[in-house]
Amino acid sequence: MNSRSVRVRFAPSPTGGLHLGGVRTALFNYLFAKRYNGKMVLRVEDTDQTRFVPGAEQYIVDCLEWCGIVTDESPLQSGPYGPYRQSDRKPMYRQYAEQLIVQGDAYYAFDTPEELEKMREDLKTPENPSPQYDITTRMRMRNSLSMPPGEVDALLEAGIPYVIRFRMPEGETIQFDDLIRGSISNDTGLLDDKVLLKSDGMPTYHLAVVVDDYLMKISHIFRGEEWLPSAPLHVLLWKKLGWEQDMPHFGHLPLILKPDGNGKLSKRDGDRLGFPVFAMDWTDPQTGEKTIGFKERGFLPEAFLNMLAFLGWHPGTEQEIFSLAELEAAFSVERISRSGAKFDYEKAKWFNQQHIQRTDNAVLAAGVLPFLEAAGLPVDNKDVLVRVVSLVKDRCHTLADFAEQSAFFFRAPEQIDLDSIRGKWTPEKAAFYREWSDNFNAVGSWDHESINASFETAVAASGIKKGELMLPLRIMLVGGKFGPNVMDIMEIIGAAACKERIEAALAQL
RNA sequence: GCCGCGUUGGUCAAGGGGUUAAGACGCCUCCCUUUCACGGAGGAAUCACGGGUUCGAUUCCCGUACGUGGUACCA
Repeated sequence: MNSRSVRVRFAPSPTGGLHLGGVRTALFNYLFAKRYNGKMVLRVEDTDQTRFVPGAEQYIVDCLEWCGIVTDESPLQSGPYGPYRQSDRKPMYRQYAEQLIVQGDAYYAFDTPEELEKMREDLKTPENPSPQYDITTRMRMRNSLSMPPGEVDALLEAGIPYVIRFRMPEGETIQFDDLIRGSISNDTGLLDDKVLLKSDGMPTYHLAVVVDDYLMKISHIFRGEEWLPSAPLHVLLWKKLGWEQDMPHFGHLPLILKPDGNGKLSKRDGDRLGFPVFAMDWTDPQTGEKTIGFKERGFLPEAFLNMLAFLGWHPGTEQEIFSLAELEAAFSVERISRSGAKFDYEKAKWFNQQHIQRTDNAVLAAGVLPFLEAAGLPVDNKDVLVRVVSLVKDRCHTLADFAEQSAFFFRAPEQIDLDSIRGKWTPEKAAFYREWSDNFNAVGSWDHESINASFETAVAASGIKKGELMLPLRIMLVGGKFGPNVMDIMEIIGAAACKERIEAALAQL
């Protein structure tokens, strides 16, 4: 690792919802920058104009903000190396492609999409199902390597569309040291002549990523393993462009796989298995299709990040629950693993549950409120909400769980599990509840202690076992066999509501 | 097909030439709780296979298998 200052980037393509794998890539870059006092830049890779999706860029920014991943430079916070959107940098790329042509490391190619398809079709064999545009085929194609110079000039002058392709050398071995995987080497004879500049004048990812990383002085590149096969091309580009001494260190992150079967985790898997894949809700502007996000499912940002950090990284200690600040302090590239990890939604919920338990009740209440409102629960008192949150948080894995777990605090249960009461029901019990609730006004200050004392006294007088009376009481108040301490519930919902619910239940028994 | 990368319980994983091969999620049992959870205590469950190297391989090397990524004018 050289001594220049650390600059990393997260370079998503704004084509839709932000996948959790993307967030993890952003997180690892961010953590690395924090660890080495570096800068984190967000660069939008929108070189494919056919895949432009309105709103996707802002959505990415919003997701990072929700997560708590802070960028130092981005399209919205310009810095010394802007612009930070590749479409805005379009004029910057061509000169480098042309430099390569002059050097003999790239060439013009005039083949139409149809011609390319025909070549691939014609050359396809069982042994070689995907023929490449490479050293073995380029001389039979229409390019400045295969055609006489005069003809090339004529086409150029006539304004015939063309692309610029990299001229992959033969017989070389490209080797580089990956921060995560160690030495990686490839034989150039097997690599193809990738398009560098498209016919619309836009660079492809390959050209843009190298030019931008150079111009933006990026020192370390952490990206998904799907980029490993094209890393040799990038290394070659750094060399041919004369920037080898400034080449960043590469670190290819393991893939996040689907929980069942095999393959990269996709949005489809989430839809199919019922869990979110995107960081936040995403609505496709074309189809109007909405995809749920972790945020809206009730995840705490730090829990989300904590869970993501453990998908491919391990601190080497027993500690599993980390705040963002703790991750920043503990993160180390050496502990990133090489193998892909299957995403486990159950474990994700466990991380969330652990963070919920550690979150201050008032803070939690603020986060929970939107979920209760969405469930139509009338919450009119913040203090009561904080109290309720403290009582039910134990059993919540997501913020959304609070709605179900605390609904009875805010309104009478719609369904009462009468069957669980009827089994041992007696007229004596009915009389007990009727009499006790009629005397609620004698309880005095309506709090846990007083209510309990009143209950104990009444139970003793009735001669019925306490256990026989506690469960039905709970069911009458909350609707079922769940929830926190009954006396706490009674205190919060108030004497009047308790009496009403008991009477309503009695009427049905 | 070819090329790259990978392979410790169902999942995430620690470890690393000699260990009873950590821990967590999930699952099961029990305890706690006059409910449900939380929590606690236990339990079942793992080094892909074949060759080497070695006194000794889960660990090192080589193969094989399997998985996965790439093989686009997508990123």
